[in-house]
Amino acid sequence: MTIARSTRQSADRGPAARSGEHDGNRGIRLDLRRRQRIVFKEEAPDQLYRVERGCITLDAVLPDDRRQVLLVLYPGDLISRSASPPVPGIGLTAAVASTLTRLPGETIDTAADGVTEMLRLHAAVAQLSARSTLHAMAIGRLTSEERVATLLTEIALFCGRAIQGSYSFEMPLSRDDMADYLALNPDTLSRLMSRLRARKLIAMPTRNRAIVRDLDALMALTPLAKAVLALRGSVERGATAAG
Amino acid sequence: MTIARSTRQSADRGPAARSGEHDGNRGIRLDLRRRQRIVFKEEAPDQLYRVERGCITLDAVLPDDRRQVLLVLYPGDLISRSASPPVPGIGLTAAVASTLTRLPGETIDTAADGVTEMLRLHAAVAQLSARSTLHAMAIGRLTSEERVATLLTEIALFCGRAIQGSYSFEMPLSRDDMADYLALNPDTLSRLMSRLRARKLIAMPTRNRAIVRDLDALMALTPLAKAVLALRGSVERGATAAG
DNA sequence: GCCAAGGGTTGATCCAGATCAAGAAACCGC
DNA sequence: GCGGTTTCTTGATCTGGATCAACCCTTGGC
Repeated sequence: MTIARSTRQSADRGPAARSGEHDGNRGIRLDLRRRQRIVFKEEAPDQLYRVERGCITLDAVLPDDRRQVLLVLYPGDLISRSASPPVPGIGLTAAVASTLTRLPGETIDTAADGVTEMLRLHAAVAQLSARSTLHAMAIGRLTSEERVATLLTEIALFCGRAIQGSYSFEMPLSRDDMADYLALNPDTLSRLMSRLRARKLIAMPTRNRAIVRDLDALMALTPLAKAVLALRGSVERGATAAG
Repeated sequence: MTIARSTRQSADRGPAARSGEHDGNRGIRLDLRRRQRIVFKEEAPDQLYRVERGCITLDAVLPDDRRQVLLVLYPGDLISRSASPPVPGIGLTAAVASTLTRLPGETIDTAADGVTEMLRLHAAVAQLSARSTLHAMAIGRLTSEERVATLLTEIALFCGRAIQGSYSFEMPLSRDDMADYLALNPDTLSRLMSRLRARKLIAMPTRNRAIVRDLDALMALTPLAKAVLALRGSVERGATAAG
């Protein structure tokens, strides 16, 4: 709901942040602070970005401030402007402090320097398309509770660490981010989270840390759980074998 | 809402239908009757399809019959299982009688036989991803009237023929298809269409023919009109210059 | 430790769109 | 043309989630 403020990228960065630096010929590294944005401009060349660390949302804001998070991107994901809808103000927002690599080459056409590389690229874009349509399914046809369960399943599987049956993770998205992703309003979402907490399916020891206590029960709440799991699997395969 | 019945593909086809025939080395031609489905099966190899004629929906049905049309595909579009979410029962449905080409090669990896071809493929998948996320934006954040206006704009631009200011076209989608695409219920959609008719923005001389009388007014109803127009433009460019 | 600001929660009320139900057109095979 | 079927329309009613508003909790600056 709130428009992400577009903070300048400069000034007092910590010593670890070396944004904008060339990393050999493997692209330019960009360190983003929380809420920092990269806006896709129509006239700019079509750049390809890879998420290295953190969590990035692809989002757009309508003239009247209605915001929709279109995709949540995790480390390893590739995104470009050409794979995003041409709406004004569309771009990437760091949900938490994150690192991106802007891949070399003026345009996508020259970014991939071999057939193998290109296949990997194709697979990544195809997977993103799959996630996007799954997301459309979720916001189009799931009840609010089912949507929340789907997102929590996704985050647990993409960001979580299994510890004795539970999945513990840093919650990368704020309540508003989650609401904007699920096309719910933050108040409704808060109620739903409270309900899941009351039912002991999840716990939140601090504001940014979440534990999924019973992943099976959570997954039983949404008809899309299996699909999320399968997509997660294909990411892992993609990371090793480019397919 | 209604489950598309999966009619067998055989028996009394018209003389023009020569489905399954090899078309040189350019793939296998598939003629689909209205409502005929191609189900993406997990275990099958990842095939690439091109829409040649007609209109195809990518859709999935939840166990309790909630159906969501994830994408509407027009001639020239490319789609594969790997670019679709891995939900059971996902597949392609012919909204009207259509022709598909199943591109040669066991898997996508070998379908593209050159870098140029591959770029074209990449561009097509990227564009589909863009359309999908735009769709998520529409069903996530637009009111029902805005959604209808967006879809009508899209169909007018993708299927319509401009005749003295109006756009006339065969309506490829049934009311139920439209409703499933827009995540609305068919009754609500019918009311909205009646309202647009009453306002003279559109006219429907027969059930399957529609005329957009005032495209500008229609586009003024939705904040995504410009984006749809831009995507349409990129299709046209893609058709001639591969990217 | 205190204060301010940003997030998150929760209750009360409201409304857009869903659901239910009954017809009315359009289309199809004969 | 005619019956049967599918598709579409429209009215009456209902409800899930939005909206509004107040409050509370956490965090961070000093």
